[in-house]
Amino acid sequence: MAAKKTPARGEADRLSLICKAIRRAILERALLPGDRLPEDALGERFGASRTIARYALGQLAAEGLVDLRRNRMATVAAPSFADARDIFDLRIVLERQVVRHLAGKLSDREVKHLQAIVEAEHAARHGADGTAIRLATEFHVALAEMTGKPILIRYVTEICYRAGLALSAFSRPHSSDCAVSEHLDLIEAIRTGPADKAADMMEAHLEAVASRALLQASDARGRDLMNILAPYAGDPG
Amino acid sequence: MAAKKTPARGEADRLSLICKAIRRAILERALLPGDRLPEDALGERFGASRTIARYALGQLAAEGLVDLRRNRMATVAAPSFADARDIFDLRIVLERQVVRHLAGKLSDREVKHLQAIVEAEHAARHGADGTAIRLATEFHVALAEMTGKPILIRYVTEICYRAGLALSAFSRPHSSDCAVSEHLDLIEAIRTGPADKAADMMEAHLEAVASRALLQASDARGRDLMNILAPYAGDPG
DNA sequence: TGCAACAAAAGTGCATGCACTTTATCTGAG
DNA sequence: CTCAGATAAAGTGCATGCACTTTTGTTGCA
Repeated sequence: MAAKKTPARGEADRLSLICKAIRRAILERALLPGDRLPEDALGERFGASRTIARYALGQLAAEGLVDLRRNRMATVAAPSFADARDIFDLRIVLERQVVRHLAGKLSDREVKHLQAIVEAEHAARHGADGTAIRLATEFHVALAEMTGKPILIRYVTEICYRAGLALSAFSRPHSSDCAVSEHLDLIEAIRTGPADKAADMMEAHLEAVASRALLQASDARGRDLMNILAPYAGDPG
Repeated sequence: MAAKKTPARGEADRLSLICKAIRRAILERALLPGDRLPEDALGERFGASRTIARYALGQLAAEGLVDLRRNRMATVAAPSFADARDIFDLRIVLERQVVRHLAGKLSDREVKHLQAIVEAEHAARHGADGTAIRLATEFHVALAEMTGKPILIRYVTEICYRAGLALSAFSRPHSSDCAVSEHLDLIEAIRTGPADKAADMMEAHLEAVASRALLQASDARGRDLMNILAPYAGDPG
């Protein structure tokens, strides 16, 4: 029988299936800030009941990817401009920490793995889908995972997804936010360089990413205004 | 009638009520790592069904305060020694960031507020309940809130609770982990000092807290063992 | 006494139902 | 045509029920 009562050992349950799918869709900008996420549509799409979908949305809300308001449909979170800036500030201190742990300690295998990701990034560079963006995030998450510190990994992963969402809110469509060459330089700096220098380079990289997206957005106020006003529309209280 | 169909504007719903209660109980060490959290008992205690209790446990698990394993009863999370160390490492970089934002920028009102908390801490110093511990955490959370940065506040608050849980796992009963005088010095350093000096002081403070609890635990391996074994023991008291 | 195997009890996993709220659609007056 | 109000449709909030799993006793046997 295909249908088992309890998921097998490695088998993904529908709960994490929903979470993963939405996270990825957000990262790849298939889902945009403000997009609606009705519970039953979600559940039906994944062969689960509303109960599961609702629970998944709760988890995603805890990660800051989804907005939940009582009696209202869940939506993809719409970070404000200030939120975006704060997310990147936080991301910088967390990823500096990652780099400090890793500097001068990467194994050959790890270097290879990172280079392979950047390679793939380069290959996906000119596709219209979100693959390049996803791979860029994968690079940063892979770095975090190499620290072997579960708590650090978890927070970096989360902030990377939130940063991806923030970029989705403020950078132009189809712009690939991370420059491939910067990632290559980063690998080299972490492999060879002193910790502080590598950390500075990570900070510069992330600051560049933030600037490219956020500065251009602060020019075009219209975008920001839309975002600020969205939650208030139709609710005088 | 007293019973409304929908909670009034400011009224706390039972979901966040459960979350708050458990968070606080963990912080005050009324709940210890490994303690069981059956859904129906929880729900009944707060006049809600299992659905709500289950959802609350999911939220707390996302915050790292609760362990969830399929088909098993939820338990208060039992961080390993390595987890505890990682949590404090992360807490240090986050709270350094808080202090950097705040240094030289505290209003008189804010200084007063912080001093009042430390005052209360001092008063609760010799009580056997967890009030002193809770107030110590409140001090750190209050600092974070003064940055006005929602994302930073959220992460600092979460890491503070996780740190409280880690201390609960590894420090002796009734030890108040934060020295009151250190908090007073911290206020002064943030009020007057240059950002880096204040940040260093925060780091030293947190490192001291971690050391007091974690070093004594790494000496006495038995303590760690107790914690590992706790979930398997029946409830002796 | 020690310890399997088994049976009852307690607990989780999840869908479904119903009351209530929000959102969308329709209607008619200005 | 526009827009307020009414009404239908869609969606959420939450309890409950039932199948399944884990845990806890309990009994039988060495």
